Amino acid sequence: MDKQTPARRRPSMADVGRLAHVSAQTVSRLYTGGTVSSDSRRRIEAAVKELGYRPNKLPRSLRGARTETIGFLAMGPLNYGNAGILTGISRTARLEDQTLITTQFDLDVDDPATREEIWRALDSFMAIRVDGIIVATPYAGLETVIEHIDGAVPVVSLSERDRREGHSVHADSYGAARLAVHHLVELGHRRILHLAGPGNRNEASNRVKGYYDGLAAAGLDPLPLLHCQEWDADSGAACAAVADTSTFSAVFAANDEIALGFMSEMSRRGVVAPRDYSIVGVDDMPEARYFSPPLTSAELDFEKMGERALHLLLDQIRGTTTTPRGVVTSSLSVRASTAPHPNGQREDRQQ
Amino acid sequence: MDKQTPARRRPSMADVGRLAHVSAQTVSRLYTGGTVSSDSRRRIEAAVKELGYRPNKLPRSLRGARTETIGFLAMGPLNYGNAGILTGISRTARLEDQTLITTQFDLDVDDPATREEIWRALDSFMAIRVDGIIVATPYAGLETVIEHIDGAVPVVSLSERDRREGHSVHADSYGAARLAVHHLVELGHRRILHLAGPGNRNEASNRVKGYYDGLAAAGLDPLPLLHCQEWDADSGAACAAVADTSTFSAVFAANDEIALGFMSEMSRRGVVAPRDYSIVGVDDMPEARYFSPPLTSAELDFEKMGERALHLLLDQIRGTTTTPRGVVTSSLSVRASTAPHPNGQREDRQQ
DNA sequence: AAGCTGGGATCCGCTGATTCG
DNA sequence: CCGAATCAGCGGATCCCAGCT
Repeated sequence: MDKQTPARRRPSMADVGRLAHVSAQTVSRLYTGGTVSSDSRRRIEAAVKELGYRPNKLPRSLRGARTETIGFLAMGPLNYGNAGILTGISRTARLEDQTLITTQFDLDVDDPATREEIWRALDSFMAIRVDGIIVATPYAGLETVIEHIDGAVPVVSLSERDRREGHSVHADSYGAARLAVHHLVELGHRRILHLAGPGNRNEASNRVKGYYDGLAAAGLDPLPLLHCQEWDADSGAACAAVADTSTFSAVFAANDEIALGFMSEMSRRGVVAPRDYSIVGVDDMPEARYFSPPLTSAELDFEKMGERALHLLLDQIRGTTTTPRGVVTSSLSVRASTAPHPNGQREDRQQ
Repeated sequence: MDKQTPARRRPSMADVGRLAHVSAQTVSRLYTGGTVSSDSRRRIEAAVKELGYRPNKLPRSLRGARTETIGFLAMGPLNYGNAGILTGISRTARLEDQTLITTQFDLDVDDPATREEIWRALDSFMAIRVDGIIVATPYAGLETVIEHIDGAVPVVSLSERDRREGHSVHADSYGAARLAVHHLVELGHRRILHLAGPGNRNEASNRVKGYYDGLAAAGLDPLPLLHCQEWDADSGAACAAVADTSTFSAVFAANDEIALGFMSEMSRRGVVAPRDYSIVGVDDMPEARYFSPPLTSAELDFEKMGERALHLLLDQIRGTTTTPRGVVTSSLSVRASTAPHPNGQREDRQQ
């Protein structure tokens, strides 16, 4: 008895040709759009069906300049933002007939070993000859890492780190922060607290900058920042545990998750929005309207970011310029978590 | 002036060999672990660095039986569950040195065109000769679609659809439902409402079954199901809008998102947990503890599911049997959304 | 003679250019 | 001039043999 031939060789074009009494090249012509007599065509199609033949893209990739494959590297948890980006990239890749290679990992950004992991991932991308790479990571040494492969293959970055124009897509964190703060100021709030995102990322520091500038524009002073370890609800709750409720009447949270944790822990302490304070988040995730209270939030369109990123990458690969560049802008959804300040203008004179 | 050589040919082993005054085969030996004199080795490494040479996996894949590449097809939104699965697969793929090809789309499961899209995606997987495929989709015709490629390449399914043993990984939806219902019964609840997940998916119907069996085991009658369109908070809120509060004292929601939407809409109606009713969810997503009130939930470990799925697939590919099969079990996290029934045993005689 | 190392030939599956009827 | 066939080459891996010590 033979061994169980678990993987018998897959049929090739030559096999199809043999069965159809034509050469392999005639079969190839059928797929690449050359001229093939209807007679051969019929025989070939029958042979394909009989053998269960499936075209193999590998040789084409080996031969040609392009592989029609792009790599996506994401760091950090696959949370709402990253998931949205991936969805946008994935949809666009499908529409553009690109194969998408994904690597996602959740390592400590500050661990030196992380650099090696990123390296390995990028090497793996190069080893299968991706046409381009999209990276979404707040890893601090990202630029040096990217520079090593840049030039060899186009790279588009999705972090808000400064890169030269045309190679980066990001949300308008700064604008979102300005929107959020402006909204609170309009409601009469004067003492606005900011729950800042993880410190070593531009996404966080741009929101901090928006917070500062927004307050300055209204002639207000900032309060000391409360820093979050992560973008998650746990971090928001940790902030709430240490927040001094006598110092603020409104809160600008770096994202919705943080706002969720904050509100939860505060109400455990008996302090509830919007009665005792107002709060705004960023992201406007679908769940935000179901928080308690429903959360006012500055929307960020992550799927569009992913879509833009891939289009931008394809532009570089193809040498075209069709993608609108720059930043994905934000808008504000006002809900019940924000209310006018009860004491109106007088508050700033209280202290 | 020449054209702008946007993609000048990447260096090959032959180029490296030429520069290092050795043959390409000697370079190959360096990478595949053959014996190479330390002198040649040094020259080769210098040449590699100078040319920026990177190994190309494509020829190896072309020639060999394996490509060390696996495809992952996910349907539906990249929500908590799917994201967890992808994270698990991604991490495991990295550890096992597998390249991961991802396709994710969010199409109408009942649209006939969806079938074509799935086909295209699978064809694309086959075209680059993946060694195996993992599918996570509630698409009803999945089996017929899979069967077409099954045999050509191993497939592991992550839906709770019935497949022959060893080709499927899933969470214990039924067990989770039993846990949830049992908990409510223990608290003295007799009239327990179920917010069922989308109807055409086994993940949902297994929870319905667990609901029925759990009630039967306690000698209780089920209430009419409230059906959700999706696994999201919007659907939960829609249920809350039509729920008759006089008919139940407790709610078992098919997942946490649905529970969130339900609780939000109910409190808008002035009915709040746990004062007016108790509620349990499924998934135990990290946010659940920050819901208002914190949500009691039956945990599902999606990352482990992804990990198991890939190991199972690799077992099939390699012909080994090292992965523990079967189901990923559940456990219950009890929080403030559930409380003893105020009237104790007497409730079932009220009507 | 045994143990190294290096090089040539052939192949993987497909495609573009060239040749042949 | 059109349809079909031949050939070479993409970039490595592998087998085999030729030098060299």
